[in-house]
Amino acid sequence: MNKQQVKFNAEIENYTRDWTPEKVAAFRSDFLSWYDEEKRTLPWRINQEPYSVWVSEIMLQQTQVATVIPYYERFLEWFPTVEDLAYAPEDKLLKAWEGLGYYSRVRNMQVAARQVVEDFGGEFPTTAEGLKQLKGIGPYTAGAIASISFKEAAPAVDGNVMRVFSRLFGIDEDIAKPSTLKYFDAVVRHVINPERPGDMNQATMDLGSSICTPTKPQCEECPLQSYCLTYQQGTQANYPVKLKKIKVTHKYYLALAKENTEGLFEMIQRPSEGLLANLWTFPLVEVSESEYNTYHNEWQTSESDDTRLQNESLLTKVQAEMPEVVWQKQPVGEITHVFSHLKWHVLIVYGHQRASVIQETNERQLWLAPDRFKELALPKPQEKINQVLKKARYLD
DNA sequence: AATTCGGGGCT
DNA sequence: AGCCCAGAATT
Repeated sequence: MNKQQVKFNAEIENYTRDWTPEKVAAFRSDFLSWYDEEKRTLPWRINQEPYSVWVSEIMLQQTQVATVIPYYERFLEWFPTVEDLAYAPEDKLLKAWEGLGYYSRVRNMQVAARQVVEDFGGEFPTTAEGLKQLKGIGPYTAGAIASISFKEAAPAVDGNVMRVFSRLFGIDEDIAKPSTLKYFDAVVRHVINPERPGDMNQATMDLGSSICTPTKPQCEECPLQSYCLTYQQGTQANYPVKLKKIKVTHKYYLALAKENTEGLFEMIQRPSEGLLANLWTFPLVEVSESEYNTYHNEWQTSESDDTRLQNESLLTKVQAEMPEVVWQKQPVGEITHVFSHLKWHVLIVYGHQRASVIQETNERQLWLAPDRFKELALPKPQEKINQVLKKARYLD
């Protein structure tokens, strides 16, 4: 055993020292009684089938309960069994996930569904270790499914659980660091109820969402008040400790709303890897920040001065690159969209194709009437662009 | 260990 | 305008 392990063991021992078997038993009893009384009725709590539990847990990654519910209901209608999911066409998968974000989740789910059908005889592995072999299932999701569906006393540590347990035990490790997970794993293992592990894990979720909230925790109503170290010290507001802060990069685009003589718009399917993989948008031309600002300023200036309607710089750019399109002289509008680590700024430019042009087409390109946009999986920024165009009556 | 993956809801 | 959320894969 090396130095770090000794230190780790000592810290866990320090956290759990006064958690005697009697205290652990009382904690379990109080916590589960509260859960039995107060638990939320959620669609994925109707049964403990691994397939539906799995679907809910993947959807709930980084996504809030209220957002997930309608997606969950529809997903189980479209893909009632793991076999249905395993061989569904990808456009249907993406449509089912449209607007949920983190689209690789649903692609990974299909990979995992095929693993279940082809490698595991149609049955999910029944342990956390086994479940982790499936694509998209990591430590958290494996623990959640194993505990809920198969009654394994496995921790399921997410941001919620780290918040609750950091306050309960005064764990002041930085939860932004991946290595911190092991502290919570060890402490949860010390108190989890082997008879109702799934309920223990879900009780922690419910407590974290209703009482032990990020700001202003409702400690006066908390069933675990008498067990909570930081409540007794009055320091619960300092937990959890999170140090790292994310930086946002800005990206600038022109979105080309290109309409042909038949009233169809050009749609492009994004690359199969990376951000918004395989979703559909208008053609996007990335421009530099300064270039974008030039177009933007010229647009705003001309709007306040209607004697000058030409946006010379923008017109020069797009007209030169795409002479087969008659570009409107000013942008129709602008949208912005914030992702977790970047922000898009998008100027929307409208143009109609000259009648004589022969349209080139390829695999990842479509010409589509506006009333059929809904057949494609569109990311949020494209939805916003559509709203702007609709409001300006370009999609009638 | 750090970065890359969406989007909504809250204060 | 930040911060948070029932995280995992990739580099």
